[in-house]
Amino acid sequence: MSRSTSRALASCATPSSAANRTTPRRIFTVTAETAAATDVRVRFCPSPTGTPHVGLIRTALFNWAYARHMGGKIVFRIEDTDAERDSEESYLQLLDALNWMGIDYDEGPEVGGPYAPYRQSERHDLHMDVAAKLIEGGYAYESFSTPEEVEERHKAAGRDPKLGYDGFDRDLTEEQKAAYRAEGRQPVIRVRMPDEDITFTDLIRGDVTFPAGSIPDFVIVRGNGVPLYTLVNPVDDALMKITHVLRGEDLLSSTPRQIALYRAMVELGIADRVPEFGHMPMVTGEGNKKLSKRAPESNLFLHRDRGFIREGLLNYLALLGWSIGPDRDVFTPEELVEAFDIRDVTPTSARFDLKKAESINGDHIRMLPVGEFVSRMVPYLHAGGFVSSPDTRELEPHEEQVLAEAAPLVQTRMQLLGEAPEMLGFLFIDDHEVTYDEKALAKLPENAAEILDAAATVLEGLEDFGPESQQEALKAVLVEEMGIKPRFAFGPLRVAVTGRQVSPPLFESMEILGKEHSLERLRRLRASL
RNA sequence: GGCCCCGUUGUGUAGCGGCCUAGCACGCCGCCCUCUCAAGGCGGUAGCGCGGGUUCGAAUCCCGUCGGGGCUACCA
Repeated sequence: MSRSTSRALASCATPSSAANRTTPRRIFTVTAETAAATDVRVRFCPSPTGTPHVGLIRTALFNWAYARHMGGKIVFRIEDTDAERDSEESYLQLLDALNWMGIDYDEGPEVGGPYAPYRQSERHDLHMDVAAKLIEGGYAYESFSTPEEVEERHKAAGRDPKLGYDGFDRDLTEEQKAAYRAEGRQPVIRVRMPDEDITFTDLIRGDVTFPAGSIPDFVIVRGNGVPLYTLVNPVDDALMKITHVLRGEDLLSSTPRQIALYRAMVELGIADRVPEFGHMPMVTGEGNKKLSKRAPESNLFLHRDRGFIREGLLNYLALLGWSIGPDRDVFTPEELVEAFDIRDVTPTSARFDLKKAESINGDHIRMLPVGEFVSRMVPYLHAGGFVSSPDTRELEPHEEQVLAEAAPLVQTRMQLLGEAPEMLGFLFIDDHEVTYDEKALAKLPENAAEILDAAATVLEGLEDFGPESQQEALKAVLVEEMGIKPRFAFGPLRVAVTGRQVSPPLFESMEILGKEHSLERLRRLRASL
């Protein structure tokens, strides 16, 4: 049973405890999970600018998890209303990111749906139609003031010039408007903010109130007739019947404007109701600032390239502001869906911690069935030039064989799939191609040559080249007979065979390589000393 | 400046008035295991921003304060 479910049950069983809560979160839990469960409609609506940011994907993830948990629908909508910054490439990357993360959606540009189109640039007429109705109903008006004029008026009146728009054009007569037009001015359209406090109950933060007068009338359509995010976002949410708006905290302060617009749309019969809002905490980087788009760790694809697997990154991202329970933090995507409730998300911003992310990823790598582990690893080995194909099914038989034997040896030794080439590369190269890590060479004991000679002799005489047999024989001679400590005795062999200080277990590695190749490598390092 | 949000170890969190001399995880340190490195096991390090209340009792409720963050565009 999920935590939130048990909470809801607890609330039902003891209504007094729910009633005593000052915030309505728990009370809401009862209604949401009983009455409106199947009606949930959330959306993920990025603007296609730049490459996918981990914070953005976390937003997508929580929307997805909530929709799937509630048995609702998730809509993918593209907010491409800024021709200056939007790009098709970015759009394609968004699709790639979602697909890779396994975040699927019920309605969207590629799949269609009852409220198509799902690219805002194709919904222009819809938006303008609403804008016209808003003006007609007196909820919005044409505004001719330039920013400079507004600032001048504030200064002249002794007010702070940073106050924002002053409502000057609210009640212009037709004659005045005509006069402005005659001057060649192109009006913007502004929404008339109601003169009352706006309060809403944030699903994550509880009640939030914005005082009357603290938000100026805002622009919804540019002077050139192009509608802005401030209009299209709430309009499309209303038209697409979105019930829960779950987004980043950076949009918290635009919520009162959206609510004002929503209330107008409800009165005009355009919207059914004002949706629920939930503002997720920011993902921060160094210095507690919003994780910059410039910071490398903000780039989802960089993580993928380094060898994060979908399950691992998804798990880590979900941990940014949410937890599955008091004593656990590794879970599958399915377990996330099962347990996730937007009301359990913390309001506190969370720092992106690569170390923890990698650790979680390592846990997920270990959870993979070996075969799966191999097929996820192969593209990285291929990129490193060690195997012939990125596709497991197209591997040479011998490559397949080596991987089948070697994979279990390294599965607990990797946190990122990108470590595969350095970990396993030595198994796919010719003996003469082995290069030695400088530090590994530096650490070789004085008598490395002697050790290598002795080891070669021992191994040469082995009938059974299995790891136990190797170990037994080598130990008898190197450790017991020659009196060398194990770590010094086997170090040189490891360097000879793998070129590195750190590697999969030595004896198993030599077994995979085979006796002849192993011996050749021992002799080769010996010769170079 | 204005408005809003947030404040538990270095980091992410658990905590919903007594179960808290604050749990878990990552990190870091040490030990065990051991052919290296991991994994695994064991142990350690470090925290309720501060000040007032309320209460028999507060990390938990209230007020204030300080600190951090976000927004403040004809970007989204």
